[in-house]
Order: sequence, then C-alpha cells, then structure tokens
Amino acid sequence: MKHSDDYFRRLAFDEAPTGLVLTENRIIRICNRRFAELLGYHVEDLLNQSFRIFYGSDEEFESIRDVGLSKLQETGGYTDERLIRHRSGQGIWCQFRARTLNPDAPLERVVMSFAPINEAQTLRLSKRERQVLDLMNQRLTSKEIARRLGLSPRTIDDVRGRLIKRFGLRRAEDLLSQLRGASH
Amino acid sequence: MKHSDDYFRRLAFDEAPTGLVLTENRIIRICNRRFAELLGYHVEDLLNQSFRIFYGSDEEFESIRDVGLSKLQETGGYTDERLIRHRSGQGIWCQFRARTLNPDAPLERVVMSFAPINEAQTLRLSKRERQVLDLMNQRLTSKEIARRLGLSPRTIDDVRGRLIKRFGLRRAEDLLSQLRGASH
DNA sequence: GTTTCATGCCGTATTTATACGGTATTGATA
DNA sequence: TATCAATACCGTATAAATACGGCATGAAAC
Repeated sequence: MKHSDDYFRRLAFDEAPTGLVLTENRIIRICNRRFAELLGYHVEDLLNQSFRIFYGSDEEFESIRDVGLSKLQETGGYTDERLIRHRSGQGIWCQFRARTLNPDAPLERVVMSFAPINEAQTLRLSKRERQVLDLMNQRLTSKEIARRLGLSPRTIDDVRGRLIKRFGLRRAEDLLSQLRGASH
Repeated sequence: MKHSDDYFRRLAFDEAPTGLVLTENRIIRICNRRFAELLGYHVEDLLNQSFRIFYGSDEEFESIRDVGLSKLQETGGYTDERLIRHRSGQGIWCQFRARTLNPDAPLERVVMSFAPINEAQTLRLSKRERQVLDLMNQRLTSKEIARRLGLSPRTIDDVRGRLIKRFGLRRAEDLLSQLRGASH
C-alpha cells in the first residue's frame, strides 16, 4: 500500500518521541499526542487553548513570556531545561527547544519541543568524551587527537580507558560502532 | 485568516526545532527540514531513500540496526547520544530518540528525533539540582526537601547557594520563575 | 625485527559536585 | 518580640572527572 506524504507526516508528527506544539501568540494551534500526554491532556483539549492554562496566575504567565525572548530574536532559536507540571501534579524535567518562524515578531509563531530528561540514562557522555569520540570517528590516533585538543596523548588514553571500563568493552572503537547515528 | 489543522501540522513538523524522520524498514518515508539540514541534504533528496546512504559500508549499516532494538521491543522507545556526520564531514553529537509504532515489528515503522547537544549551554542542571528545584516548586522548605531526599537541611542550602551564585540571582526562587515551562 | 598504537596498571594532582557542621544576618510572620 | 526560612560565610570530607607521568604487553604495520 502506498501512502501520501501527508499521511506519513501526520503519523510522524503525532507519534514523534518528543512533545511538539505550534503556537500563535501563545495560543496552541496544533500539538501532538506526546505533548498532550506530558501534561495529562488529550490533543483535542488543547487545540486553540492559550498556554495560560498551564500557569497558576496571570503574572506567572506574563513573566515567563520574556524568558529566552532575546535569544529568539537574535538567533531564531532558544533552548533550556525546564520543569513542566503534569496535570496530576508531578513535575517533569524537560529539554525544551523553541524556534520562531519570524524573529522580528518572535511569539507570532513558535514551534516548541519538549523531551523528558532521562535521569537513568545508561549512556551519558561528558564533553571531553564526546570530543575524543568525534576525533576517533575520524580515524585519528590518540597522538593526533591529543595534538588537536592540546592535551597529552596520555590523557586521551585515560578517556579511552574510562569509556572501556564504564561500558564494559574490549576496545574503545566498539563504542563508536554503537554511536554512529549517521555517517558516511 | 483561519488555517486547517493540516496546515499547522505541516508547519510544526517542517519547522520543528529537532530533526524528525519516519522510516519503514529503514527507508525514509518523511523527514523535516531540520533533519535534512543536520545531514547536509534537502528533504527531497532523502524521501524514499534507505538509511544505508548515511553509512560507509553494508556491515556498519547492518550492525547499527540492532543497537537499542531490544529496548524498542520492550518499551516501544529508545534514546541515547549519538554522533551523526554532516555531509561536509563535520561530526554532530545528537540526543537521539526513537519510537516504534509496532513493538512486535520494531523496525516496521519508527519515528526518530535528532536534537543537537548544546555544549555551550548556559543552563545545565545536575540531577540533584533538578530534584531540589522540583521540590522547591512544590513550595517545600529546605527542611522539608531534606527530609524527602534523606539529606541534611544544610545540604539543600548548599544546592540553593550554588544555584544563586552560578546564575547570579538574589534568591533561588528567581530561577524557578524562569524554569516553569508549564505548571498549574 | 622494530616501530607504532591501544590497552592495562602503577602513581600524583587539580577541580567540581556533593554532603555536612557551625554561626550570623535579614526579613517575614506568627 | 520571638521564631523560622533563606541567605552568607567559615570550615571539612569524599567521589568523580580531568590531566599527566612512567612502564609493560600484545598486535598490527612497515
């Protein structure tokens, strides 16, 4: 069976692993299932509702508006970690991302994504570990990586050793073959 | 001007702040602009292409398939940090999330999201900081928070003090008013 | 066969987050 | 006015990540 682009787009949007919502001047125009779930609603409950319903007071609703506004104007995007509250009262920490469709009128149309922060994540890499793995992925040796990062080759071996121990591998290379999400 | 749900859904999907892609047995059926951009392509280049094009060899393409497969079967979802490679050769670390539409045939239909990890993020909270802020958000005092977490009240004050210093605030409360993404 | 690379094990040092103690001050509130 | 909450500043202690050094081994490359 062959499906249309629209069919697949609708599927992808609704079943996306992150909460997605588009607002016009803080009014929800569309959101997906995951977003509604995160807050304890159904999608139909939220369409054409103001974001005001998520806040306890007008003041709170007003003051939150300006958080990240300048970033939206300058770069078109904004991201932080924030605490949303499920209808049941439970707090949920989310990686929050916003993108404005018009930086000159930042709140006119905004697409936001909310992804729960997974505390119990097995795979958590530090900045240094990501740097080293990136360069390992480019087939550089420890010595070359060290030069690039201005460190001792010994330190790169430390990072490799740490990864090997932490993830129970034989070679640091083995981690890369799990992490290459897309590469040529 | 009044627009249809489909219009808004299309806008939200295409302009989402995270890369989104739906695959059927690892064939791309739909993806958004951000996803194509992350890899250096245009959306039209990618439609109905196999994910194979992102990998250097058949072996790599095959071996990556099984990463997270069991998690997809068990829970319907999988997330990790992975390194994607832009067409230009630049490596980009992404927070990767996958959700299968059918856990019994995990790869039949999968929606994936790719969000670049922002190394230079100003706001980075530790697990403990998130726990304390969550409970502060519930109007608990340091003493009450300490009891909940099985810690000394003194330690909660430490966390508050750290946040105040790090973010240049007068009161730890001030951070919360910036982080309440949605609460009642 | 010698060099190179990755790994493994020995050590030291610094920084940061966490956790705790005491004490003092301010501001709200009972 | 007395109490409590939050803050500020003094201290100590541990654990983990980072960074570096030396040295030994095994495997692959030249």
